[in-house]
Amino acid sequence: MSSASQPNDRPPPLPKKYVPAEHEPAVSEKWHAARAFHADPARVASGSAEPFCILIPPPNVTGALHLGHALNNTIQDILVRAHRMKGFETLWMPGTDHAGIATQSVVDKRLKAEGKPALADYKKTEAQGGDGRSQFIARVQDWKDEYEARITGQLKAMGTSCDFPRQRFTMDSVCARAVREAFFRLFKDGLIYRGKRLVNWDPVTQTALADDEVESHDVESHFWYMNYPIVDDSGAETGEFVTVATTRPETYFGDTAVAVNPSDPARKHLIGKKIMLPFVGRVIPIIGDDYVVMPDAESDDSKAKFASGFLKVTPAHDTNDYDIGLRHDLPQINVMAPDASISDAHGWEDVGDAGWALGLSREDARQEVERRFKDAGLLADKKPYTHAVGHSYRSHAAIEPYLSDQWYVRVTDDRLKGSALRAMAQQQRTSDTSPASPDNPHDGGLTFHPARYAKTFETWHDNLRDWCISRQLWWGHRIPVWRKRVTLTDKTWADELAGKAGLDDIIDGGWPSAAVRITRVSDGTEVDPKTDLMPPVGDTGGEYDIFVCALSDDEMAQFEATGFERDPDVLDTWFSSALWPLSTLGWPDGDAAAGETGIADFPAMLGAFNPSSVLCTAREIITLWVSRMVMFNRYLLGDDGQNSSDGQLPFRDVFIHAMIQDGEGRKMSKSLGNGVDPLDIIHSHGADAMRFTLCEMTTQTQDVRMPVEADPETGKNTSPKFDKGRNFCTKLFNAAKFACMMLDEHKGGEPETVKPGDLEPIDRWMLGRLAQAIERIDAALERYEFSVIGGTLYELLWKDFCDWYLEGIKPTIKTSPSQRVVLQQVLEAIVRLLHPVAPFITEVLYEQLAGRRLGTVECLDLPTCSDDDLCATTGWPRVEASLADPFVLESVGRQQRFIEAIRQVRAQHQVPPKRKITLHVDAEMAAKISGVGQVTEALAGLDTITTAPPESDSVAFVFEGAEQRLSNLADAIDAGAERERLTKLIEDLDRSIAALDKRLTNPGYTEKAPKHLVDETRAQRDQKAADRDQAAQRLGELA
RNA sequence: GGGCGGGUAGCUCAGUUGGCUAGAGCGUCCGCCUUACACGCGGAAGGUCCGGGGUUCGAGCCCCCGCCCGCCUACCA
Repeated sequence: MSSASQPNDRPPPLPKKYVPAEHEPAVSEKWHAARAFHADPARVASGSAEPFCILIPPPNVTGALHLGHALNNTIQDILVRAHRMKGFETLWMPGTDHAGIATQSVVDKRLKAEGKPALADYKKTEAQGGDGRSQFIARVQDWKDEYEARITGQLKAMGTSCDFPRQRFTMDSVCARAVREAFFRLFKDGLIYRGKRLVNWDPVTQTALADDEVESHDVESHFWYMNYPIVDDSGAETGEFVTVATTRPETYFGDTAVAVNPSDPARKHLIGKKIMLPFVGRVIPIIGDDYVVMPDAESDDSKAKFASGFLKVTPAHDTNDYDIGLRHDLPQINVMAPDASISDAHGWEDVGDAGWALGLSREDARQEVERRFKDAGLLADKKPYTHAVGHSYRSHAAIEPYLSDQWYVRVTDDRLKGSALRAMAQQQRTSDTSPASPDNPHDGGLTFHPARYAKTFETWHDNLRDWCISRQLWWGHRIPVWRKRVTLTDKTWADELAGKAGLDDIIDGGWPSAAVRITRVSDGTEVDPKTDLMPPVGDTGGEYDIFVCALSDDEMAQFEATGFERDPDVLDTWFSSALWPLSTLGWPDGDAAAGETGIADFPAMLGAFNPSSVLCTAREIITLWVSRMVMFNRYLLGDDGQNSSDGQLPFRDVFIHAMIQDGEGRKMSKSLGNGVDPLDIIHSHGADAMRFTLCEMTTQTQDVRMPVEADPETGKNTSPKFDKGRNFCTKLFNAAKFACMMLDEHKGGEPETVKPGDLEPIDRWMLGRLAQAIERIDAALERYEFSVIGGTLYELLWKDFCDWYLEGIKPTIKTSPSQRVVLQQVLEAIVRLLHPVAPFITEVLYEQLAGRRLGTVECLDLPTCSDDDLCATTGWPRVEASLADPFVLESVGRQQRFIEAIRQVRAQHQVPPKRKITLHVDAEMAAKISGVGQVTEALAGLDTITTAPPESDSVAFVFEGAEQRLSNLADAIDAGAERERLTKLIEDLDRSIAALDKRLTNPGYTEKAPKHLVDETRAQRDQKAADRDQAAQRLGELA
C-alpha cells in the first residue's frame, strides 16, 4: 500500500468495538458546529428549496423527558432528517411549554418538601400588600430554567436535529406578543367574553379548569334519600313529605326547587306545591321538568333504578340543575367557599338553623347532613352506588361545579369551530356540517394519520362547548384586561365613559390598539356601548362592568389612574400552546422578534414555514391542542376580507403515534415505578439503539407494550427490547469495519463507473435488494409507517447485506475491482438510509466510507447537497427502477434456497462448519449454479461441485424435483440421521401435497379462481410429488 | 351509556385490495469462538390466528353474534 493511495485526511481507523458514548458527544458537537440543522427561510422565499417544517410539541417544563417523549421526538427526527437529506429546506422548531397549573403545582410541592416558603405563604404576603406574586413567580422561573436546560440536553443526547438557536418558550417575549395580539383580536371581534356560569372548579389549586382538564374516575359512593316536608300556603307543614334522591346531600343548602316529571302519574299532582328545606327553612316550589327520570326498579338504567321521582334542584352546584334553574328562572344560591367548604359568605343569606354546617369541608358536611337528617327522622334510605366523578387532572381532587365569573373563548362560533371542521380533508369527513368551501384553498387540507383519528377530531367539534380560558393561578400569561365597575346614569356617563379615560375613543374606533366590552352586573349580559349606553342612559342605568383590553401595558396607565384594575387571572396554558405555530415563527411582528432575539431572519419565518408539514403527537392531545391550533391559526391568519376566519392551516398532516405501555399494558408513571428514562437507555445501549427500537415499535396501533426490567448492572429500569437496537448497531459497525478492511487491503484498477449489467449476479442482486428497500422506505416515509422503515432497514443490512452479500463476495472481492466499487457504494447507501433512524453511528461510518469512495454505480445516485461532508446534510440515495432486475433477484433467490437446503443436510449430520464437503449435481443444476457465480461454494461450505458420482458415502437431498448428493460429510455417514431426515421430509411433503390436491380436486377452485393461480398450484403439486418420490426412493435404498 | 383500538408462537409484534405449508425478533433446543461481529454464525422445535355462525372455490383478513383487555367520551339524582 503506497502512501499516495492513503490520503492524509482519512479519519482514524475504526476501533475494535463500537461504544456509543465514545462517539455521540463528538458527533453532536460536529453537527452543531456546522449549523447542520439551521433552517434558512430565504431559500424557501427564493424558491430554491421546498420547505419541510415540524414544530415540536413543546414538552412541559414540569420535569425531565420520558420514554414517550423519546418516541415522539425519534419519529419527528426521522422525518426531519430524511427530508433534509432529500433536499428540502428543513426546520424543526424546538421549545418548551410553561404548563401553568402543572408547573405551579410541582414547584409548590417541591418548596413545601424543602421546608421553604410555598404558595400559601406567598399568597399571604401578597394579601398583606407585599409582592408575593412576583416572588413566587421567580421561584417557578428558577425551576423552569433548570428543567428547560435539562430538556434541551436530553433532546441533544437523543440526537434530535432541532434548530436549537431558534428555541422558544411559551412565556418568552416573542410568544407573549403573540398571546397579547391574539387575545386582543378575539376580544375585539367578540370571540372572547366574560361569563358567569358553572365552571369546573378545582378546590385544591382553587382555579377553574377546562372541560378537557377534567378526568372522570369511578367513585364508590351512595344514594341518599332525604325527606323534605310539604308546606301549605301559610308555611305550615302538612305532615306530608317528598323524598329526593341524591348523591350530593351536602349541597342541599342551595336547593331552590324540587322537580318531578310532568308526565309522572304518581307525582305530577304535586307540581305547584311547596316544600320547606329542613334546618334552612327556605320554602321552595315543586316544579315540573321532563329532565327528571321516573323511578323504575326493574330498569337497566341505573338512574331509573335509584330515582325516587323527586329531584332536588341545586342550580349553583350541579350542571344539569343549573340548566333546569335557567328554564324555571330559579335563584342560584352558592353555599360554598372556593375551597369547597360550606360558607355563607358567597351568596347564601338564609342560613336559618343550618349554622352547624358553616365551615365544614364538603366531605364533613356530607356526613353531618346525613347525621342531622337521620336524627330528625328525615333520612328515608341510603344505598351504595358507584358513579363517575370528575377529577382535576393536576390535583386529582374531585371537581366542584362552581358558580363564578370567567373568561371564555367562543369556540362554538362558526368562525372557530366551523373553520376547524372545514379544514378537514373531505374524504375524512363523516358528517355534512360545515362543508369545505371549494373556493377556499385552505379548506380541506388537514389529514390525519391514521385516518381513524379524524373522527375523534370531528366529533369533538360537533359537541364543542365554549372554552373557559381564565385560571386563578400566578404562573402564566396574565389576562390583558382592565376592569372598572360603575353605576351608570346620565350624570356619570360623561365622567366614566367619555372624556378623560378615552373610552369614547375606543368605542368610536379611534383607538385601534384597545377594545372595550361592557356587561350588566345584575344578569351578566353584554351590552353594546354604542347603541345601548349612549346618553341619555335612561332605562339602561345601573351597575356595569367596563372591560378594556389593550395591546400594551403602557397605554393602560391612564386607565389605572382612573380606577381600572387589571384582571388578576392568567390564561389557560393551552391558549399559548394554541398559538405555537404562529408565535414560534414570529407572528405577529417578526421585526420585533428579530430585535429581541438577535435572529435576523425572523421576519421571513412565518411566510416560509407556516403551514408546517406535519404535527406528530399523541392522541390525548387532539382535543386539547390540535383543534385549538387549527382554529387560531386559521382565524388569525385569515384574509381581512369576508372569509376572515378561514385562513391558513397550521399544518397539513397530523400523525398520531402509539402510546408506550409497560409489559402489563399499564401506563408508564412515576407512581407505578415502571417508567424508563431515555437517558438511562442512552447510557446503557446508545441513542441510536434506543431510536431504532422505538422506530420499529411504532406501528399504526394505539398502544405498544414494552416489558420493563431492572438493569442488573445499574438497577435502573430498562427493557430487553432495546437490545435489538443495540445489536443492530453493532452489526452495522462490524459490517462497515469489515468492508473498510477489504477496501483498504485490496485495491487497484477500479473503474470510475460500473455498469450493473457487467457485474456478478450477487452484486446485481444486492443492488436490486437495495433498490427495493429504497422504494419501500420512501413509501413508508410518506405514510408514516415507521415500523416498516425499521423492519426494511433491518432486513436490508442484516439479512441481505451481511448474511448474503458480504459472505458471498468473500472469495471474489480481492480480485474484482468493480465489486469493490459496488461494496463501497452499497454500504454508503445503506448508511445514508439508516441515518434518520440512527444518526450518530451513521455519521461516524459515513466519514469512513466517504474517504474510501472508488467510483460510482450506474443507476445508483448518491448525491451530495452540501460541502459540509456530513451524513446529516448529504443527499438521499436515489435509484432507477431498472436496478431491481427481476431475473437476477429470482435466480439468486433460488440459489439461496438451494444453499439453505445444503445447510440443512449439514446441520442434520452435524458436519462441523469448517469441514468442506463435495456437491454432486446433474449438468442442468451445475449450469444454474455457475450461472450465479462462485457464491455457492462459500456459502454452503463446499470444496468441489462436480457432475461426477460420489466415490464415498454420500447423502442425497431433493431440490426442485431432482436428486442432489453431498459426499465427504464425515468419515462415515450416520444412516440413522439420514433416515430420520428423509422420513420427516416425506411427511412434510405429503402434508402439502394433500392440501394442494384438495384444492385442485375442488371444481369450484379450478373453475373460479384466476387461471394463473390454478396453474401455479398445479405446478407446485407436481414439483412436490417429484420431490417426494425421490426422497422415498432414497429412503428405500437406505433400508 | 356512546365511540375507538386490540386479542396471531412462551414474550413483544408483523401479516399491505381475501390466494405459497401464517412470518420476524427475543426466549428455548442442537451444532459452532468458520481470520467483521458470541451484541455473533448455521440449523431446529414451537400456532384451534379469542369463541360461534355467515359470505366465498378459498377467510388471520370481509359480515353478524358473543367473550376478554385497553383507551377516549358522557351524565355527580
